[in-house]
Amino acid sequence: MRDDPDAGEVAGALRTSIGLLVRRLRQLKAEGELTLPESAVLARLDRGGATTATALAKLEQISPQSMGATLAGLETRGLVKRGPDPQDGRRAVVSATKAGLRELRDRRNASAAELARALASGFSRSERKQLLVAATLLERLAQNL
Amino acid sequence: MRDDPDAGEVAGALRTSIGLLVRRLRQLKAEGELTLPESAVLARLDRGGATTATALAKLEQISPQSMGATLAGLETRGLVKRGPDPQDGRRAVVSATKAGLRELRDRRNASAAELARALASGFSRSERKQLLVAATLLERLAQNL
DNA sequence: TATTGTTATACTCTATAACTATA
DNA sequence: TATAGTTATAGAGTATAACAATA
Repeated sequence: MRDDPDAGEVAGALRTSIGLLVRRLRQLKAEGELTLPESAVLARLDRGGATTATALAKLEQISPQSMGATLAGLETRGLVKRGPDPQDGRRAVVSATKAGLRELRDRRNASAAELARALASGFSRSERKQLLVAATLLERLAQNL
Repeated sequence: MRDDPDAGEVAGALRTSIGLLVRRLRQLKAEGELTLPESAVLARLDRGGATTATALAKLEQISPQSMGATLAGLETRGLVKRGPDPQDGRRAVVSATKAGLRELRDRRNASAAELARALASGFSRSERKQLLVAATLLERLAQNL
């Protein structure tokens, strides 16, 4: 594959900006709130589709063990529940509880709210549209890596 | 795509896509390569401007102690060097070594190269341009948080 | 007193390896 | 044998607290 100077420039810019953003988001998380992977899982469960730890791990591109740890934390706080799969005794069917969905949508979730606030107040409508498109592109990029 | 994406929708989409991308980038890192924060620091030093741990920490939005740990790792491998500041005995002036700059630019750095490859092969020119614009917006977003 | 940096400690998120239970 | 999940352990990348040296 020939070097594409454009691609290198974009790669560098994305690495820098994404690194900064992730760190800020982590810092904004307050006591008792959902972490990034936790809200990602709840959002997946809300959308439906995946219902086992392994399936969720594949979607989030992490190991099943890591997903297990995340799910265990959510279960302890009553935000998801796990039950047996009648068809396959090895599987545990994961679902979001009402409390979990409430937590996910709760606008008091500081980091999500802060992010939304910053987007609403510091960016124009067309910039928000650009960012929404970019999010789609970034997701595709992650999958193509 | 809607005309007026509300801030909450954009916030959610960005959180999901950015989380995925960061995880993939970390997974791609091979033995002995630069980590994300390490290449960020070297890139800052290359661009010039900041030369102390505290200044770099502010730019990267992490604590001075965390930056100290990153710099110590880089120094051990000879990629940066720290010397005394003649004007202020408390400060240590940090600079990238030739080996550090070489490492930064080295196309064999697997994760950076993979990212560039994926961008070059899976995205159109105009999509790459969109992503470059988005990177600027994301950096602004991180600073406004 | 305030600032720069270091050391010590701990948390989150992730990984791999070894194991059990089920298919 | 292969798959779903658990437990144990480790590493990266952060954080805060307590400290020393210098301004």
